[in-house]
Amino acid sequence: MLTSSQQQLLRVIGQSGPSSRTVLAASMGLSKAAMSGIARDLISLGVLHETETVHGQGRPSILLDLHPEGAFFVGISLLEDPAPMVLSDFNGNIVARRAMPLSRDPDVIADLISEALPKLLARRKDAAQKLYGLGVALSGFVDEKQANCVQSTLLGWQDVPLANIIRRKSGIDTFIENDAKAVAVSEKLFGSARDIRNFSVVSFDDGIGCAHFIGGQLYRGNHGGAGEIAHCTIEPGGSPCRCGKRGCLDTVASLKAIKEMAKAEGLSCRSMNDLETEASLGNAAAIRILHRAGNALGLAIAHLIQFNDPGMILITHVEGRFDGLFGTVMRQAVEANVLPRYAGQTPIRTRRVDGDIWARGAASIAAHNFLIGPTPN
Amino acid sequence: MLTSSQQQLLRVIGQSGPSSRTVLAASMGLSKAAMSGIARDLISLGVLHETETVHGQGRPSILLDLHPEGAFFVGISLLEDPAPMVLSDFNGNIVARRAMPLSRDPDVIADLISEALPKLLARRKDAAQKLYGLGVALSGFVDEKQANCVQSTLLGWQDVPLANIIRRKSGIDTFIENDAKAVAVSEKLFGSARDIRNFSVVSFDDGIGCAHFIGGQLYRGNHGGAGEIAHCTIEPGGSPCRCGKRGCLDTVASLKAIKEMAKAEGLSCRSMNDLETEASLGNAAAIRILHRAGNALGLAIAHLIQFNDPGMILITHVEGRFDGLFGTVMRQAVEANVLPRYAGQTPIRTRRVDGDIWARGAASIAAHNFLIGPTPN
DNA sequence: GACACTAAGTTCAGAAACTAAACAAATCAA
DNA sequence: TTGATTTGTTTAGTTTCTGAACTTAGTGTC
Repeated sequence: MLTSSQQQLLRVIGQSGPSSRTVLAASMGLSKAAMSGIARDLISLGVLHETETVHGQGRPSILLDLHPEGAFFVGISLLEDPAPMVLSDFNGNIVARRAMPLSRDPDVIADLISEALPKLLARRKDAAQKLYGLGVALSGFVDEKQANCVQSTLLGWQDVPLANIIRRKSGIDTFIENDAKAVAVSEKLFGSARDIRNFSVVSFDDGIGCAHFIGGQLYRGNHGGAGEIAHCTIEPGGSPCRCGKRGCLDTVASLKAIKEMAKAEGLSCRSMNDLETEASLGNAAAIRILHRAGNALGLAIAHLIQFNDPGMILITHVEGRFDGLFGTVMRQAVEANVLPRYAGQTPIRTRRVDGDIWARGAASIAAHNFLIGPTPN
Repeated sequence: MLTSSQQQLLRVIGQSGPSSRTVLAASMGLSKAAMSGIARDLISLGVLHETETVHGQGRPSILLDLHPEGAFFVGISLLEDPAPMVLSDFNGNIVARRAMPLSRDPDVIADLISEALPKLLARRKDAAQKLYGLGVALSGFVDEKQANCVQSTLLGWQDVPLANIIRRKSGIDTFIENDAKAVAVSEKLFGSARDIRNFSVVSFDDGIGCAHFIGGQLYRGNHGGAGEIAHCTIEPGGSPCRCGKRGCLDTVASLKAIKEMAKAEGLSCRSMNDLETEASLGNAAAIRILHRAGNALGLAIAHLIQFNDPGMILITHVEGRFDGLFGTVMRQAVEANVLPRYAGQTPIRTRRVDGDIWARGAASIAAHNFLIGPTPN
């Protein structure tokens, strides 16, 4: 295990990117002497390496960065069948990829992982020695130790100690996490939120997920439920939701809800793309659906801004569309429902991501535990 | 200034109450030897003292606690005229009280404080020597250094470096904070939220304020705006608000709004008490108003729970009432609008507080900076 | 090209903070 | 009275960090 200073250094580099020893020393509140020693140790461990030399006045500075091949992590997504499985390096790059069948039995999952691991690692023999962790992303609630699945409707689980089961069978340090929270961690470590201390990620998909980073750390909430915006009441007295109440954001603005509303209106749209096209051609039903959905998502995001004042909101989506009517209405609804003083002050970025997003997020959970240690909420 | 270990010790005692050296050592992850030394230093500084001896098996343990007279803080509220001014000991008890005229000129405020200080301290000569900080609570936005007032509608300010002005004229370490955030800090340090890491305080008054503690720390938000639930849209398309948009929580559920709605309905109610009495006698207008307001506040709190999953919500009020129709409807609305799985999982406490609440909160801001240091958001 | 100037990074002695282990102290239980 | 038990202190040694001097590798100027 690394010392706390070493972890802190990795975290700072992870957040601010490649930096010189002098800069790092200053930003960690340490002397140059202490920095020198800590960097030396991490370089000889193969975790850090010297990259560019930057010329200014005086002796040039040498930037230190995480060594891409200094540590490897495995990430598995239990959101799809077959379940994607990736091998990620220290920069979040995917260096190998496989899939394994999905099961609902935790022991079977652990066995399948143990079988698949050697094949995943086969091409990268160095990775096997530097494999420092395994992460699993799933739909459901996870406890604060990132070890037990408290509840998962999708998998039909209740209090399943999945991490320990996998750890025992595979021999690798394992952590599990909720899907949206895993994506947020991945954006914090490797994505566009690296240098932002407070932000929220909204994952727009068949369901709507959300997770918060606060003070540079993932905030899980007291029952692991922080960020569950899908079931906030956005249309009081609206349509019934599978959760048991009415008017949840999920019933109006999720991709699944949008598709179902389109079907109910007799539209033959297979994708959001089709629906946007219909709307742009003037189809009233399509326009109505997209308007209602965009408005609902915008209102929820406005609440998020009013309640938490994040530095950024990042919306990730695989097959959504934010450049049409839906996105426009959503942005307008946000601006119309935050304090006028704050309108336009919170950047809202949308990002199209590939299907690896969940497995990549899972891997970043393992990397996060290696880099920073467990989250203390 | 105290070392980080000393600060950590004070913080732990502040959170868990009086404890023995051995227990403290364990909970801070230090050896008994280190603990012994740190405690010795703080006792000789007069900040800690030995209280009870607890007998079990083996040598009895001696509990350490903050010395009530080990440090004193001044708190001033700029929310009322005259402005209340209190002297608080290390346990949050108010040991002296004065008032000073309110001004909108920062320099005048600093002069008034400097003049009033000796009189406040006159009766407690020991306090003058152990006065470690001064806090100011105001309505408006404050920067993350708790030094500058970014904006205050009530005071008509824009970027006023109030803390430094007061510090220069009075010679005392000064910090300013938003009113609701100051109350939250006071509840965390001295009130009913001492041992809760994640909670939100809602202050119900003429306006509605709110502040979050996350991970044991005050979360200020990226622009200092975290917790501004008063202006979240709770009735889309509802009544215009002074902020410029429509349907804000503030227009429906604040004490001021409730009184105004009562007046508009021709009711001669002077207080919430009167209105609740009217409602209990069957007055339809009173019932309608309280229902609407309770429902709105409940929905906002439900959103808060869905978004942030806090461990407690504490509603403070000076002249509100939560034991009648308003409170009942509010609680019902909360339960009806959170995920059924979470219903009843988040304790909602209401607490009637005295008029000292803001000045006490201001003093606790100073105590917080002494105990824990600046908040790093 | 020689020289001063600048800033990065290293070295080393010493300070500060912590640990481990032995020990002294204070009580209970038999 | 004796042993068990647990708290808190002492002491010696380790780890981690700082301060100051120093080396290194450049740039700018004459």
